[in-house]
Parts: sequence; C-alpha cells; structure tokens
Amino acid sequence: MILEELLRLESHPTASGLYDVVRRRLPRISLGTVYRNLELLAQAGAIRKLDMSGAEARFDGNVHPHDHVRCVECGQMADVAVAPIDLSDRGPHDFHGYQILGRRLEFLGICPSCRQQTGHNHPLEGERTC
Amino acid sequence: MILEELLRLESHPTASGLYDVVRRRLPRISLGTVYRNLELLAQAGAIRKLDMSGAEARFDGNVHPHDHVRCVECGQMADVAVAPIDLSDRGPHDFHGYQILGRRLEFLGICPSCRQQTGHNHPLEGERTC
DNA sequence: GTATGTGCAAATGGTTTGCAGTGGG
DNA sequence: CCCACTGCAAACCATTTGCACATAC
Repeated sequence: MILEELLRLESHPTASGLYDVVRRRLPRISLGTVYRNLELLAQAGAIRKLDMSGAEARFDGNVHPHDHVRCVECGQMADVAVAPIDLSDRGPHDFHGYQILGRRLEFLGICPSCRQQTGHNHPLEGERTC
Repeated sequence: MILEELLRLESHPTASGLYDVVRRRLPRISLGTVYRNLELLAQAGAIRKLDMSGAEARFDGNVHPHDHVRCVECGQMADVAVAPIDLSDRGPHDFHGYQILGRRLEFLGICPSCRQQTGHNHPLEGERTC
C-alpha cells in the first residue's frame, strides 16, 4: 500500500510525507514501518531513493533513468529527462583509478511557486551556476 | 587554522575527520567550533561543502569548478574535471518552470584500494550504470 | 567593557533498531 | 504453531544551538 501511494503521487515525497498520506488508509501504520518498506522497495529496485545534498531523503516511484531538479527554497523536486554527459575524452585515469558504477546529477533551482513569493536571490553559496 | 589544514589535505575530509587533524595543533578545540567555522568558510566561498548522497558531509578546499567521484564502499572522494552536460536542446519548460541556478554531479564508483580488497559487486541498487 | 568567538553539553531531527505482540498460513 | 512483519519507543548519529566564559580591542 506504501508502494501504491508512492506510485500515485508524482511529487517526490519524503518518508514522513508519504507516511501522512498512507496513514489516511492505514491509520495504525508507524513511521518506522514506512522507512523499513521504502528501504526494501529501493533495494528491490521497485522505487528510487533520492538522498542527495544532505537534505531529507525523497522517494520516487519512477524507476526509469532520469535526473532531477530540486528547489533550494522549499525542497520540492521534479523529474528531468536524462541530461547526457560528455565523457568521450576521459580515460580511467581521469577518475583516479575509480571503477565507475554510476552517476548522480541534480539540478538546483527555484520552483515556480517559490519564485513568485520571494524575490530572493539564491546565489547557491559559492557554487558555480550552470 | 581549520582552513589551513583543509587546504593542506587533498582528501575530502568529513567534519570530524578534519577535527581529528586540527586537534593535533589545537588540542582544546571542539567539534562544534569546527562545524561552525566550516559553515562560515563555505558561506564565504572559501571552501566547498559536499553534502551529496545522504552521507556524512565532506569539505573541499578546492573551490575551482569541478565534479567528484565517491567510493560507494568507503566514502572516499576524489576530484574530477568538470564534465560538460549537454543542455542545448532544453527549454525552461523541460525544467518544469524551475529557474536553474546550478547543478551537482557526482560519479559513484569503487576506489582503487577498495577494489583490491573486496571482489564485491556493487550494482548501485536499482540505479542505472553510467 | 563590549563584542566576538569558543568549549562544553544538551537539543535537534531524520533515520534505524530492539523487542514484544500479532496475524496469516 | 511458526514466522515474517508490525507498532512502539528508545537509540543513533551527524549537526546545531544555548550558554557561560574567555580573549582581544
């Protein structure tokens, strides 16, 4: 039922956000159970766990290859089609001998609704813009 | 002195790793102070805070634009030259109206020393390989 | 003396875990 | 009856914070 609700949502809920939703159908479920099952589902490859950038982890029912944008203001996330990375000129020694298994790419920005509310500038604190 | 030690190291230490190093020169320094100053230095743009992928945050004295590889086994990190991302065919609506400020790219792999020790396979749990 | 920065210890918050209970097979 | 799974609460761990004190100006 946790999986069902995650698939229904196209937001990328946090564990406790999903907990709130699932609790509407299973009022006696505990947050620990939600965490346990999300972990199992992620390991089984049924869902993806998005634990980037030190924030609260978010979960994604879409297991097709894709990247993400995250709002630096509110933490909301959205899907982005896979952005091709040019590694044509790289040898293994550009990676210091690491055997590369994968990559994680996350765009950072401001979502439409946060953009309206605050005229803030978010210079990304010492981070190159893109 | 925290900054000095971080610049001297080319590993990408965690806060407590750096704490251990700095404590050799300042035996009475506290971990809280290390955190406080790393935060200030990162905000001032003197260092970079690398808090990707839900692990313990790491700090980098190299503020030039570059990406990273992280060992999924031991957490060690290394620098990688900026990998160009092809966004030529993207309009703002591919990003769901997000105003893009930056990106974070992290390669995941196994570092040379972990590679020797364990013949393990690390299929990156339901993650596309790269 | 006033402001800034520190050590220390306690609080925080997301996540994990130990354990006893429960329900399905 | 057994076992996998659960609720619950406590533990965990990186990080942050409150506070009293120290040091520099």
